[in-house]
Amino acid sequence: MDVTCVTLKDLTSPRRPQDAGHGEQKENLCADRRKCVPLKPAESSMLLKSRRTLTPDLTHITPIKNASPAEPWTPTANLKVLISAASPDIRDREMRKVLFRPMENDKEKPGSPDGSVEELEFEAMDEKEDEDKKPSRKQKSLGLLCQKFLARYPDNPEPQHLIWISLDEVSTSLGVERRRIYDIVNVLESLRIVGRIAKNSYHWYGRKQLQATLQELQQKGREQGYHLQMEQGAVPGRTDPCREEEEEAAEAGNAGGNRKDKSLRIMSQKFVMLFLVSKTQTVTLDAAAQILIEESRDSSSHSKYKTKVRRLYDIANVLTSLNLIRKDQVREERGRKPAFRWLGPVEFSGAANAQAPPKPPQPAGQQDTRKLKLCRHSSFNIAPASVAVERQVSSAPCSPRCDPGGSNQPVDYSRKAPADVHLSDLLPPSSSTHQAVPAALSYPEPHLLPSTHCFAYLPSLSRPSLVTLFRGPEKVQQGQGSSSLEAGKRRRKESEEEEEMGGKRTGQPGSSEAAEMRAAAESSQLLSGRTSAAVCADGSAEQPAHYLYLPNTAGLNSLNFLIPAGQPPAGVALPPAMALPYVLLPSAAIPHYPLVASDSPAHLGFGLVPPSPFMMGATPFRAAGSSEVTPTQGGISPSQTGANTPEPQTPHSPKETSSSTAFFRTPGTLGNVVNSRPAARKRGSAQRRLDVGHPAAVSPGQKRTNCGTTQAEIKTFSGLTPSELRLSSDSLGGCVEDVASRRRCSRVLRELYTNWELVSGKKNFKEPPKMPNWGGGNKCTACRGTVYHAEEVQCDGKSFHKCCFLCMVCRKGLDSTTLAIHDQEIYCKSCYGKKYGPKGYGYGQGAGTLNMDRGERLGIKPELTATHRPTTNPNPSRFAQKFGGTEKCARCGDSVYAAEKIMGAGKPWHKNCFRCAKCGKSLESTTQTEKDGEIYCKACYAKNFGPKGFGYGQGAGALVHAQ
DNA sequence: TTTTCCCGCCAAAAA
DNA sequence: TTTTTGGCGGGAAAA
Repeated sequence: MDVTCVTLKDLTSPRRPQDAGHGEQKENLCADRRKCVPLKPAESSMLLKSRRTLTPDLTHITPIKNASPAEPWTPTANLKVLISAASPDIRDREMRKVLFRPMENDKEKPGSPDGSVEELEFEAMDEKEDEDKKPSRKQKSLGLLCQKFLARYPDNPEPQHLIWISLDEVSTSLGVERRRIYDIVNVLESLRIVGRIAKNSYHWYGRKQLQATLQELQQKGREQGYHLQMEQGAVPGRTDPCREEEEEAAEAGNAGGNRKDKSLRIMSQKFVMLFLVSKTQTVTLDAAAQILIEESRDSSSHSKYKTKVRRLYDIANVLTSLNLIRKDQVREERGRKPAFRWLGPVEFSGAANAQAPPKPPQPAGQQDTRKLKLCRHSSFNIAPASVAVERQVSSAPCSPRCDPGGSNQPVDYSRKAPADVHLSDLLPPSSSTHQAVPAALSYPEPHLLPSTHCFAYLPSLSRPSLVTLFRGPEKVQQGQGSSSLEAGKRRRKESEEEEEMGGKRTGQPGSSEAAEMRAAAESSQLLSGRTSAAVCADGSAEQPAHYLYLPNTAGLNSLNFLIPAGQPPAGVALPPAMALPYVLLPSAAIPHYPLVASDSPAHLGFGLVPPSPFMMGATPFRAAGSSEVTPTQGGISPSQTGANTPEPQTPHSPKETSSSTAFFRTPGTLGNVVNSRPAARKRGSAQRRLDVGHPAAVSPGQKRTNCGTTQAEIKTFSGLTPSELRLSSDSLGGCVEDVASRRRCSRVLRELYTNWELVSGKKNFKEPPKMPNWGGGNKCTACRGTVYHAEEVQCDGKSFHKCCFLCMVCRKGLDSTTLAIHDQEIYCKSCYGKKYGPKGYGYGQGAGTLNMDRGERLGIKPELTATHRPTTNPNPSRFAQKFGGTEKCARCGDSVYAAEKIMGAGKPWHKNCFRCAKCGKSLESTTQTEKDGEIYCKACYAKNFGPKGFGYGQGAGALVHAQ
């Protein structure tokens, strides 16, 4: 007989010991007394005290899976009784356990064997009590959880008020596993209600982009032919050869095990598409499963079908919470079929425009990009049989670009460029190229001015980094041949799309004329600004619209040129087959291997200065001929990047050394770079996200717009439109062979995006100076040493060495995403939150803590500090009421949501409203004092309400008294 | 019996 | 190597 040794700890601890062992992986935050995470003693006792009150957080309780049968009267049971006798609490619990279990297990046995009145009463009471405590499936459902999640945030947050979501915090506060949160955010992300910014971090965008997203999805759904499939219905096992081919392709894709092919995001978008293109706006799960999952319902794939249907239910739950769909049923000859009916908007003509806020959430380029990205995924290619084969291999890293030919079908460029196409095949061999292109023509006299460039710091990289983004002079291309024409068409199309999307937001319907006018204006502006800027000698070549220089300090192995292959008539006129959206070229390669137009061996060079004068970091970036070369730690000397020295830069770390060979190849190996088979490589989720189209990772301009800046500002800053900055880590990935390098590239680009936000003034980095002080001179605030530009991080008007830019508490390296400032001291968000953050809900760490100081740091006088502008969440749901939706801010009187709530003087406040009533200074829980329901800083309190007299006016004495 | 979907394992991806 | 992410399917509650 098995005898389980039960200790007192076992009985008092809510979690069984065997759970604790393997429970490390589990994130279950349930509060069930029979199975939950280990709690600290204090928490445990609190839980016991409060378990009668069913808080929302406690509703997600994991039930016991295998409830052990009622224990026999064993010595163990005897011991339990003895123990319980010692503790009323334990006794109570054990009593219930003993009494409840038989009742639960013997449901079929009516009545109790004893039948004593007291016991029956107790059982009835206990049953009721247990019903209260044991949540039903509904209470634990993903839909309910999603509603709780949604209730935390306003539907339409203010554009400049970015709401940061920490998955950790959410899962903790909602009391659920993180796994459940992933399901929710994945679906929300697919609709751009949230956007991922980093690991464990999302931004809340709310529904402001929902309309536009749905419109795009509708459009894409039609392009994919979903409406046709919806009309004809998904006939199980139909024998359409095309369909078979597609299924084979899908099978192949699934067999390949690429996660993205099965992503919940993708499926969610496709599911929504079906609703949007359906005439009845009702989609049965069966049809959806067959259309979307591309699995026929035969016996072999039945289990897969079941799995996919489960996923559809997951998605449907979230969509239901969003009030986008509702459960419905469709009657068919074989009976009822589960279905869902669309409740959201369907007609978007003009609606999106009308609804679009005057200050769009995203610049046009983003919309454009997202639009493309929505269709990027191969599995959207369902209807057209012509692309079925492509789809089969579409899990390869691909670019979110549309077919240059203007086809509506999404095109996987990584597939369009055959895997065995070498760049070396597309380009003349090095020697011949070099000979074919006269150096003088290849490298026209540069006239670029520093002021026309824009800079972005990459402060979190291991070395001082500065990325220069600038646009080369454009020149209207005339008669460049077919490839150029085609490319021009492509570019025009992009412009149109960009304009179109921009028009949606600005309320000005996009038109090709407008796009062309704008393009012309841009062009003329550029030409006027840099009239003589590097143009090819014969003037026949148009320059690429922009270049992105990634210095070696950014972690690459040379000055790296990112050249948009999608700028076809430009100087780098790549053959159409060369479909990588960006070609990454080590700078050292340029002098030796200038890219030549495919249709003409003419010197179409880059039309920009040779890389050598464009030193990143502390070295000059002026036009050639400058002798101002200041050797710095981070800069690259001309000799290093010299036009005649194509050797790759020495990597600066062993890790980089190990991977540097696979970094962007040196000229001789460029072909290999392209030859690397991206299809064989799986893409990371972060990389995917850059493609999927969520707002956070698309482009810098978008972020800026989220911060409330305007398109004009973006242009002013960068000289580039967001679409021109359409960069994708996958673009890089297509050129980079090893995973580490790809990740590095992704990081660089993300850094770039992040810094765009920084320089927008929304964070505390100052915009880099137009004329950097290359020779150094600033003093590091931390070590007082001279800071050279290449190693400088500017923060709050002060300079730091990159290596000195550390949290004052934990000494962790800081970057744009982790920085928090307090009284000229810099902290990571975590330490800042711990040290200064208000102790209210949602505080402690994270971006929220930054908000508290923003007004002062930006120089806003307290009196002028705008109080919190009410969020416009019309969500009247019970959940909103239950979870904070109806709490009113004591300052502004508007709803306070959980994510922005802070308690003071017994009232809820918006974080932004939590300010001294007298001086307007932002308060923290430790610095606020209250009087008559109002909150004051200690100084004002002492001044106004404190005792008068010696030692009291202000200062410590006053503080003590006030407290 | 079917529908619904919670739950958590575990592998991939990211850090 | 550790942590995060998320695909997946078992299996049980609910209909």
